[in-house]
Amino acid sequence: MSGLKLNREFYSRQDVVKVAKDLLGKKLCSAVDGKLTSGLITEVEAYSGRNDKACHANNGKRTNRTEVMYNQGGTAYVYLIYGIYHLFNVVTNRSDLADAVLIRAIEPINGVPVMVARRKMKEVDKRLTSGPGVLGQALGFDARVHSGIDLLGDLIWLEDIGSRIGESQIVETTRIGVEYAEEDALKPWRFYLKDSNWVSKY
DNA sequence: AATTAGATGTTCT
DNA sequence: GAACATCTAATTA
Repeated sequence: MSGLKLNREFYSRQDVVKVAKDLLGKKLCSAVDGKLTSGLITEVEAYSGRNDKACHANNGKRTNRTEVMYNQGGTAYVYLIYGIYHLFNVVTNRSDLADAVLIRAIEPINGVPVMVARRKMKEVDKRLTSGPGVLGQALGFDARVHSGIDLLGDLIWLEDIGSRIGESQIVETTRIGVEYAEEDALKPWRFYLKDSNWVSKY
């Protein structure tokens, strides 16, 4: 059950919310350290570079960290949060429009023993990959190494494995941890699969 | 069961 | 210094 790698056109579309919803049910793959690990995307959040105070690159803000968000769609944006966790995002839209989708949770597919070892867990339970911080740990992501790499390459990529997600399976709600964003914190830009056991707890 | 403290790089005040 | 797109272990009740 090998999938088709998502192409530039998929990532380059202008509506980041639409891309975020389309990413549900796709397969996220990592070959970091020569070990294949992957999972089905079950939870995402959209961030827009314009008129969204929750976005690191809102209204053209540029720092060393956010620079890669201005790349073309299909680039990885990985950053360190709380000095500990590496969060993985997919950059969307065309160059200079800094939109991105945060991948918050996956359902494990390949390389489960590797992920368990990276997470320093003894056995599998939903804490393996349910949550943006633990997901980055399970797949071996590192902000200094992986931020800015091309998702059409062979280190980190996404595939369509043919699963079709209907609107009725998607729950739409507010994003987590963005209270500081005032009115933009109310945007219903978090999406997850209603029937999945692998979404972040809240 | 619910709340809190602690881990700590980057960015902003 | 403080806050931050978080998570875990310890503490409280």
